[in-house]
Amino acid sequence: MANQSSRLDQIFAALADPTRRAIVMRLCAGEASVGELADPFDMALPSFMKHIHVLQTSGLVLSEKSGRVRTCRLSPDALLGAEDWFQQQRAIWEARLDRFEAYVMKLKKEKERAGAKRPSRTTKRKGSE
Amino acid sequence: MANQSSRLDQIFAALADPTRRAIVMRLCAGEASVGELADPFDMALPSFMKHIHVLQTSGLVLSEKSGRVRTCRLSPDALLGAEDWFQQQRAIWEARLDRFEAYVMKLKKEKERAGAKRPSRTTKRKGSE
DNA sequence: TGTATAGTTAGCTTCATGGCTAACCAATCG
DNA sequence: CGATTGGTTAGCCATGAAGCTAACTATACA
Repeated sequence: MANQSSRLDQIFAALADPTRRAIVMRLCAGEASVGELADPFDMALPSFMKHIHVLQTSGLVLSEKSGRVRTCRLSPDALLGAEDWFQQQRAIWEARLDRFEAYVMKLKKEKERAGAKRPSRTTKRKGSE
Repeated sequence: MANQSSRLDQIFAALADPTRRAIVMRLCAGEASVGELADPFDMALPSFMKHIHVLQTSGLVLSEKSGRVRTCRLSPDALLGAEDWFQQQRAIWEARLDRFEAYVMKLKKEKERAGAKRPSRTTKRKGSE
């Protein structure tokens, strides 16, 4: 009951593993059984199953057992959710860039008005924008 | 020296932690010193520094020390790199959907031609499409 | 019915992660 | 100079992740 990890935590953690990313990529191309999924990996089945389980609890993958075969498929919603996060960050980032550009323009104008005064000895910049 | 983890591994692992996502979000709005970044978090500085370090080695964050202040800023390239991964997956996914739709259309036509024959006992689908 | 197949459970190791304290530079400031 | 501030290094601890083997369940096939 102490485990308070958000959906995004789980999704990114799931995708941080190359095996699991490969599974997701494979599932993007269509559903598959656990055995089919495990085949290309040089790994004991129980270890592989753990990856499947991580993907499931993250919500990225759904599965259903029929007979003795468990078929896995991708849940596109979860994937889109994570993609959204990036797009939100990018939106903020780009807004900042716009503001920064505006700031540079302002600087430029001020410079035009003031001309070059001191011999610029600042190779590094400390400015907080 | 045995640690062979790809850039994407590191980026997703970095983003799997809510503290680090918060740092990235904050940096999206502009660069900041370590102290400024650490301020909202109830965490000892060395612990916080570890997060900064993880973000740096993942390539998401760059920093530069001037005087006794270290200023951090976002590396948008890394963020875009991760976003790309999602878009690639989505492209594959959507291509599959298109193929699936085509497949359903084909099924429909076949059904039209054949009518309902056997009492369909296949609730499950096994097809590798 | 008996055997092979497909997953699953249990339990163990090892190493990485995330947190802490304490002590330590190195710039600033009074 | 001496104290403060901002960051860093070192080292400890608890937890969780990623792998394994061995043994088990349950379906499918002959």
